[in-house]
Amino acid sequence: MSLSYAMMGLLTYGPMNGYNLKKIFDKSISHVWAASLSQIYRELSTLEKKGYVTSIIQKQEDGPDKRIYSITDLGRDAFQDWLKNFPEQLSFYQRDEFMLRIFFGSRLEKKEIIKEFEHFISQKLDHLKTLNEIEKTFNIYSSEFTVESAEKEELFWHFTIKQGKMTLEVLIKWAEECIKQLEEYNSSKINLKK
Amino acid sequence: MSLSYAMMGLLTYGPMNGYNLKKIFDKSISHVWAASLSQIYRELSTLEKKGYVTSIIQKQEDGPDKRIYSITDLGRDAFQDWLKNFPEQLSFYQRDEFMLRIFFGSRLEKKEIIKEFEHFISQKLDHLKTLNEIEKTFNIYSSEFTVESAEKEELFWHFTIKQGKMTLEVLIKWAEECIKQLEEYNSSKINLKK
DNA sequence: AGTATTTATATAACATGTGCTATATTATTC
DNA sequence: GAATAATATAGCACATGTTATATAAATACT
Repeated sequence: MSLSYAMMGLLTYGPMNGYNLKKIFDKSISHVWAASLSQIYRELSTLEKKGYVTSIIQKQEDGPDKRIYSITDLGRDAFQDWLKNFPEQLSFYQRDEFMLRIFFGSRLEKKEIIKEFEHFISQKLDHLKTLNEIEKTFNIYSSEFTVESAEKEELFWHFTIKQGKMTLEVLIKWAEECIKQLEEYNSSKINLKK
Repeated sequence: MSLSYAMMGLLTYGPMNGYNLKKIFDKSISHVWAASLSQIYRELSTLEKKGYVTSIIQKQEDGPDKRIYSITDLGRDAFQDWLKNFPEQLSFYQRDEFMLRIFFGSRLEKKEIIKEFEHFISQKLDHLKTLNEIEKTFNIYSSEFTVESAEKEELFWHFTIKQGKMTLEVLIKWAEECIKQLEEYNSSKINLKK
């Protein structure tokens, strides 16, 4: 599945232990593919069993031992294969709890619903901030890693951030329009009926 | 989980068998919460065990028997409870395979990547069409069902469609911008380096 | 007319991905 | 001395995907 390729993709930048991989995840592709720590550890041992990564234990004086994972040639090939073979039908799980609640929004009082839209907006604004922070760290990473062409690499990273930002912005705009419509609907309703 | 509430929500419009529920799903909330047929059947029996729905077998001359499900008062309450209790932290699974591939897009040839962006755009255009078709059927459903206030109900349905449309439109715009940037990047690159 | 495919309808079994939680060790910080 | 960060592993539950199976009517194909 995709998680393993996300992980192998990151391991192409260099060897890492699970804990660090999780941190890189959060600072890079978490807005595109999220992963929990336990998921990462679990998947790393699966990948090792498959021969896509190998690991060595690194003793440490300060703190517990680290298990450092490196991608193998087999893993590199598997990753590249995955990347080359774009599926015709991109799987997209349409599962959005907020939208489901909005679908049945007429069963709640207008005040309640408006509050939820506002809540939604504030969460999206928070998310926007997070994306901006992630974006700031990109240049650090691209200079840290030994990347053939850091500039090109960064271009694509920015594409994903841009997608996140544009989507969030349009969602905020949508929610604001919904609120406006709800307020208008309410008052016209009062005039027309009761 | 949310699937059960989506199903119960639809069952508040009237009794239905699993097969028909799936069809309604596809014509209403599938763009918000997708469900497969087997998932629906499975969940219906779970809901029955919990006492949220009841079922009767309806014999048929033309075709196999139907099992018609109705929501119980208990189910109605559970649904309303769920709806009222908006979670502070809206769970959002950020898992988008396309974006993941784009993140590692520098590992592919520019031609390949541009093709994929175009592929992406055409899929989003298809999806837009689907949303438009779903939207057209809304007035049919709201008149078919015995809904206290069909007009208000429809307002929220349109909100969800609007969200889908606005998101799709911005994604198309984003992809177009990416293609443009890639083409520009390529030519400037050629001028500067080789 | 006879066969094959599709639609309508329902159930069950197995696998997989993920979430959540508990556990354990060591170093640092409060 | 308690809490948190760094580091790793394991187990259970659950949601979903996939596939197989079954029956009956309708439609399409040969």
